[in-house]
Amino acid sequence: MQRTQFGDLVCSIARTLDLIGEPWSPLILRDVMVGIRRFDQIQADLGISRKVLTERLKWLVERGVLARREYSARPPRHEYVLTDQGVDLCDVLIAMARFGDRWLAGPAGPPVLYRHRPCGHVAPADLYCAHCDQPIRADAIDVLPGPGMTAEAETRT
Amino acid sequence: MQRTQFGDLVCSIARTLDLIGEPWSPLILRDVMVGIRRFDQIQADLGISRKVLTERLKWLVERGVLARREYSARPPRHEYVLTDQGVDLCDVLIAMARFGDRWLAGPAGPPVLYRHRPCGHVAPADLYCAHCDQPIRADAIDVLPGPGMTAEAETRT
DNA sequence: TCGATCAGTTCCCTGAGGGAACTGACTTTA
DNA sequence: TAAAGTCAGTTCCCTCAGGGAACTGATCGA
Repeated sequence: MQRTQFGDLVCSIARTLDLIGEPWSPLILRDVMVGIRRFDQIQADLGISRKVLTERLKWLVERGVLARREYSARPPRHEYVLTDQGVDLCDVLIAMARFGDRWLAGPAGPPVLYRHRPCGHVAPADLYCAHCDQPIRADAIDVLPGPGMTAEAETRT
Repeated sequence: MQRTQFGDLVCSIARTLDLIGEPWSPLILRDVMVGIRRFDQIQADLGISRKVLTERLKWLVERGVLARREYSARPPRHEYVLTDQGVDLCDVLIAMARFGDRWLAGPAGPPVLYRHRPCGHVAPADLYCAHCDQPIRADAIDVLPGPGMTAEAETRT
């Protein structure tokens, strides 16, 4: 398919998509997040082709999102766990779940509930401005060029 | 490529991916969010093939994420704007930008800054638990079956 | 009248994803 | 100790989605 690479776009969203932009990675990450950590478990849960799963896992480990950890030496068995970067990346998944719960769930309600362990409550995770502590809406955000935008890219967005 | 459809998975993340899972949609949404709203503008900004852009825009309009609005009757010209659902979906993009800023930006810093218009400050958007107002980390979340999970799906995640 | 702009549409080609069978190291059961 | 099972991939072929580039058609400005 010769997919265009986004990594060189001067945009943090594009760079994140370069990491988990193809459709299976977020679901693999979700599985690891909820405790499905072994190759065959993930494969069975998602119905993903084994070939693609192999490639995705290797990619996510290379990029530092997941780590391959041995949980049994004999027989040699491995599982995949989230790195610190991977945990942070799950914020994106939580935002997706929030959106899906709100807009795409049927009348029966959300299929999965996420409970915040420290407070023990099932509650949505909302985006808040780290400065004023108010909820953030995308249409109340202005976009400015940042320090990482190089001169040649400044002619673009 | 006969990509697997995720929409019938009992999972809000999968359903959201069904909507914007292929790699271009989030970038198209990003462009619309920051004010790049016309076909040729988006095409030039992203370097996306015109054919794929046509398909994606049609899909996003059908699904209620974008709306096609006439901004000039003669000549007939249209632009794409976010619906309420689209604005909500941008939360996912903001989470992606947050992650990219934190982990994938070079030493120069983030390429784009997002300013919260109500308070006027450039600050990261963080996820907070709507119940206890504390920051949320993915490894401090427990997953429970929700009301929308049907019995036959309960054997899975 | 000529060119430019906008918003697509059509064509062919390439290569990523799906499906299913195969491998190989190790363990458990009979 | 032979047979079957488990885990974690690897290899094969085939199909179809995405890329690239040219084309269309309506309108406008000079």
